[in-house]
Amino acid sequence: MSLEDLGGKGRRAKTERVTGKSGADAKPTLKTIAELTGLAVTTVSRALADAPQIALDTRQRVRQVAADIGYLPDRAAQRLRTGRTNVISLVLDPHEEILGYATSMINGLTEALRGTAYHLVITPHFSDTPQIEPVRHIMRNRMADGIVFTRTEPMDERVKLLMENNFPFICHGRTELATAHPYVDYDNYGFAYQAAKKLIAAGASKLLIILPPERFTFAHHLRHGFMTAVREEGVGFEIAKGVTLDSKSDDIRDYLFRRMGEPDRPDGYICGGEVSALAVMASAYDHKLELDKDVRLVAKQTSGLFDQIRPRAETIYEDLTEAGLLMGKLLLKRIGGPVPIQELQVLQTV
Amino acid sequence: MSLEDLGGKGRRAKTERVTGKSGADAKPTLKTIAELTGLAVTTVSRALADAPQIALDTRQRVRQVAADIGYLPDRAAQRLRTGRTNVISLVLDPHEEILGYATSMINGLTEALRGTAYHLVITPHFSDTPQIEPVRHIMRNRMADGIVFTRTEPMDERVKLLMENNFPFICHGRTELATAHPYVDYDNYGFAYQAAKKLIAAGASKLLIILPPERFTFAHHLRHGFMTAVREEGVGFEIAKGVTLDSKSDDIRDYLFRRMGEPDRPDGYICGGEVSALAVMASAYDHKLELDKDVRLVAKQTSGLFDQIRPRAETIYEDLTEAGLLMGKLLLKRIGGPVPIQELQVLQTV
DNA sequence: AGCCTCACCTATATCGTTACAAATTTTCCG
DNA sequence: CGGAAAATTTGTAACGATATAGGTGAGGCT
Repeated sequence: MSLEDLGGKGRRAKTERVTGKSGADAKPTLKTIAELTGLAVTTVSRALADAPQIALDTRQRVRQVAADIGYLPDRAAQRLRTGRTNVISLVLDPHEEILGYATSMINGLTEALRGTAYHLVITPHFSDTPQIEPVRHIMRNRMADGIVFTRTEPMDERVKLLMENNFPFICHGRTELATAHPYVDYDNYGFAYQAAKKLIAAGASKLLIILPPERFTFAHHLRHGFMTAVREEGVGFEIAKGVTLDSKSDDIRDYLFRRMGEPDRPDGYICGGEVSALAVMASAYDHKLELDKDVRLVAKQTSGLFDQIRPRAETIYEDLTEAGLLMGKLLLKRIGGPVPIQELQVLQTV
Repeated sequence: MSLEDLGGKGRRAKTERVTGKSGADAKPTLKTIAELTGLAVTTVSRALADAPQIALDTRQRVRQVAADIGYLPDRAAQRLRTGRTNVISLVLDPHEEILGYATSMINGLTEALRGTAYHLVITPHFSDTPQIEPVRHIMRNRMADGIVFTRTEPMDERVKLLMENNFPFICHGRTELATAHPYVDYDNYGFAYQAAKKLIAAGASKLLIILPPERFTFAHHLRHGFMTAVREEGVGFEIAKGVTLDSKSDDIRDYLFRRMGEPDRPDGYICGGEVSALAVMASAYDHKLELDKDVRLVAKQTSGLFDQIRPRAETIYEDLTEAGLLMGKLLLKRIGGPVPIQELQVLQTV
């Protein structure tokens, strides 16, 4: 019994394709509807597209029949004919997949795509190929009608390429390119600024911030917000050296543990990510330093995680699901036709 | 400047389609190669498919030209003609997307699909529609060549439907159906059993386990492993009432906080998920109970998260990335043709 | 030479849809 | 009622790939 085989080639199980009369169970096509209504295939197509040239009652009749037999247009045929793919590609950077960063966005994106004809395809970008490759590939081979990607760089090649080719896209993060382009971003400047102010207000006198890798635009935003705050307040500060938010969590913790063991240890920590915030807490714990007394922490929260973490850390929330939802909506709008650029730019406030 | 509009309809920017001679930048098709080599389109197609009827040097020549001009087959055309979609659908239950459960699997799946012609499409299943709907839809409308889904139930309808229709799929979790079917599962029995044994060995005398919702098969496995261990050891035990691993994390914590405040509070906790494990730790903390002394905890770990959590909790690892990778590989194998069922069943050991 | 086989290549039809141009019917008006 | 205009509907040809059946020529055999 357990030796039975699964499957077989037998695609399209030999339905009687003798006459045009397709079996009741065969997949309904426009032709099926045409036969049922006595109309031409073209007419059916136009009727379903709600073309004004088709008489209203014809349209309704066709619509009814289509609904009755459960007609759904064949995506491959539509795609072949129109060039539209009905696909949105999310290009995922493996680094950002830690702790649900990607998941939140995917949730938002699927919510935006809900009820539309669009599908979400995950296109990973493997670290051994240049960042721009998947984007170029999707664009050149029309694998999707629109692209979503994240973690922009100041002179982001992907943005350049897509803008030059007028290809619909949206990215999470801004650039410093001369050309305006669509984006959804979080106010990381504001985050770092407010985080620093909070720490200082709570009594911290030497702040440390862990930044993302320098190549990302949001690293600059974070630094800038941080620097502005510490300069305004005239407190000591430093920027983590040798580790970034992308570093392995153990490396971050080791770094922090070392740094917290030194006499001039910072007493206020700003983390742009949840993993690094946990590393701060772990290091403090391992040094028997008390949170909110010996060391203070402000973390960026992107999930419900920190509600369960003790001792409670101060956090500032970034809503990535909302970001995903926005990106999806804006991208669909853009795909639908020309849109003034400022309607495609959203900055989520702190 | 900021008023410039983006985009426009202009799909297929009016390339000179006057002669058959397609412009150098136009998308190469089989026809392009046919013209370049002086062969017929059919021959080119067969040559690229490495058909033995085509002379070896012709095949090589075609291959060379194809590579030179960067030919890639049009997926829509292939799909229309062959019925094959080159798509794998991952049906995502929103509940499981907490804390990277989905992300890990997606990582594994994309790794399995790497280098193949397959794309990964995320198909969310919204909670207001029956669980089986997306699966039925994908199958009936041939939206994918194979389906991946998770969190099976003992009499899982999806499994039944797909098996009856001989449609390639793989699921994360087993069922109690009479028919053998493909799956990748984790030994949750073993997990709960070992977790209980560990707690007892460490001195716990009253164990509490938080289970997933009853309808999932793995809830039964966990309970069974748990019950076997506590009966073997003859210790007190209870199963969390009113909350499951799917409950809101705050609800889990509230429940645990209440329970820990009662005189007969359990002193050993087993959590099948990271969120609930954090809730245990938070509740203990809020009651000023010391971990590994007043209360003990064994959690299932599916990410690097717990390496950063203090105090260190005991965990047992479940590798979801590996599960995703396995599922991808098995599904591809199954799509390729008949495979003995036992080659499509994997149980990840504790 | 006549016929056959083998190795290789090609023509045609088709998947389901839609753009385009053309044909048909209906409506309207003098 | 004739005829033009408007309102509908229809036929044909693609989109790019592949399955199927058919064709061509070189060489061997009698």
